[in-house]
Order: sequence, then structure tokens, then C-alpha cells
Amino acid sequence: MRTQNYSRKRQAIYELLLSTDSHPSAEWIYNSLKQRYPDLSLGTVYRNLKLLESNGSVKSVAVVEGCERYDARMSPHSHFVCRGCGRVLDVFFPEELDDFAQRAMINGAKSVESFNLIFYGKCSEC
Amino acid sequence: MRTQNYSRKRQAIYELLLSTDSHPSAEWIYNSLKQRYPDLSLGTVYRNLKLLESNGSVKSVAVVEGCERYDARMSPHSHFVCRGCGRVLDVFFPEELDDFAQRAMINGAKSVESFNLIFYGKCSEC
DNA sequence: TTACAAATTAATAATAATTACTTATTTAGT
DNA sequence: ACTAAATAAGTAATTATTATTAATTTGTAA
Repeated sequence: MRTQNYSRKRQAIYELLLSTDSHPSAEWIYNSLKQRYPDLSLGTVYRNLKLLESNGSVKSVAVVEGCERYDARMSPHSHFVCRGCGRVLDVFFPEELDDFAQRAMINGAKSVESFNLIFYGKCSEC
Repeated sequence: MRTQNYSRKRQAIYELLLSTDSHPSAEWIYNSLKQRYPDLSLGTVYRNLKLLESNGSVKSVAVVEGCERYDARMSPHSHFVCRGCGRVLDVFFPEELDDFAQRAMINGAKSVESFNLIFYGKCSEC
């Protein structure tokens, strides 16, 4: 039987995401890996991000200036998006919030699977 | 002096948004108003949504299947997005959450202006 | 009313992120 | 090495949104 995830480039995309806290876009990942994999194509980055996302290995955490931004840190946390430069920062909220969300009774909802909390403002360098 | 907002179509777009709780997309608004304004163009809807948004009259509350969804209800609340049908429902969270967000100290942030909380799951009809 | 300048619009073209497709290459098991 | 499945490169297609441009509408004031 074939093992999964045996692709060098997929592995590289995933490891790059694990190693950074910049919540990169597909384009950023592409540019970062192009040096090591000169024949990498942008389509491959998109395809693998989608695949890793459906895996549950990776999450899309925000859309900044029209670009999806990804994160490989899967522990529950939230994000801050700078309206000046588009930087995306991690925000670790108190557990109460997670509890609240788990218990959220939403009128018209059958099941609540997840939530996404995004703060907006200016970062310390803007 | 010219008064502002004297455009019939802009007014219609805004009032349609006020009158519905479906959090429509530009396309939906366009289709809804085309009957009353047969010469309405989609560009006009986009332009006026952007204008109303920069006015603070209207908010973009979520992106569902690649389409921006708008809301004219400006009181602080949040949303639930159905992963099945894309429906967007209002969620009225307890005030504590708003307080928490106002007080949020975010490492690397100079100022926090707003936040956006979106729940995901299945609605009662999916 | 008529004229006029600013605001708005329709219609169309342009952008740009993402996805689909088609053929070639790589991978893992035999 | 051989083979079939998975993956990728390269390219074309899609699609929401934005920009442009010329025409129309609007408010004001002569």
C-alpha cells in the first residue's frame, strides 16, 4: 500500500508553515521555496495547501488584501490583522472564550463546529 | 451646497440591506433590485457597497464561497456561517465578550480597533 | 426654466487570486 | 528495473472585484 504524504514539495510546504509564525500566503510560500525548488509551481502550492487544509494539518486563518493566509499551528488561538501592513499576529485568548464558543447556542444552527476570531487594528510598527 | 447620498440607487441598496437579515452578497442585491431598477449595473452595487462601508453605514461580515457578505445592522454582534448552504445568521454574544475584546492586550499590536467573530457549522436546514 | 458643474451611473475592460486541465515526472511497491 | 498511482509543471480558464470612460442625472442658481 502507498503511504501518504510522500511528496517532497508537500513536505516542504508544510514544514515551512510549521517553522514560521508569519501566517503566509500561497505566493509567499512559493517565493520562499522557489530557491530550494527552482521548478516549483504556484499551482502546486495552492493544491497542497488545499490538501493539507482538508487533512486538518493546516488552517486558513484570515484573508488579508484578498489573499488567504495560512497557519500550521493548530492549537486553539486567534489572530490580529494589522490594517496598515497586513501583518498577522497570533492571539492567545483565555480558555473561557473557547468554553463560551463550545457552548454557544445559536438560533438556527444545528451544530457549531468551529469559530474564528480576528482582531483588527494597527501593529506596533505601523 | 450639494446634499450627500442623493442617489436613488444608493438609497435602494442601503434600504434593502436594512430590510433583510440574510447578509446578502453584491450579486444578490443586484438581482433583487434589477426588477425595480432595470438599468442597474453590478458595478454600481459594488461601488456603493464600498462607499457605504467606508461611510460606516454597512459592514462586510464574512466571505462565503468567495463572496463578500454585507450587513447594515451595526450594533455589535457576530455571525454563524453554514458550511452546507452558506447561510449567514446573526449571533448575539454576551457583553462580556465585547468587554474582553476591548481589553484585549495583543503582543505586537499598537491599537485594536475592532474584531470579528464567526462561527461555522451546519444550520438547522442542512 | 435653463444652464452648468459635480456626482453618479452603465457598460465595458482590466485585475488578480484561485482552480482546472493536460501532459510529463516522480514515487513506492513488486 | 517495471508498473500503476500519485504528484507536479505549465498553461488556460474562472470569477469576484475594481478601474475606466463616456453618458446621464442631480442640485443649485442665474
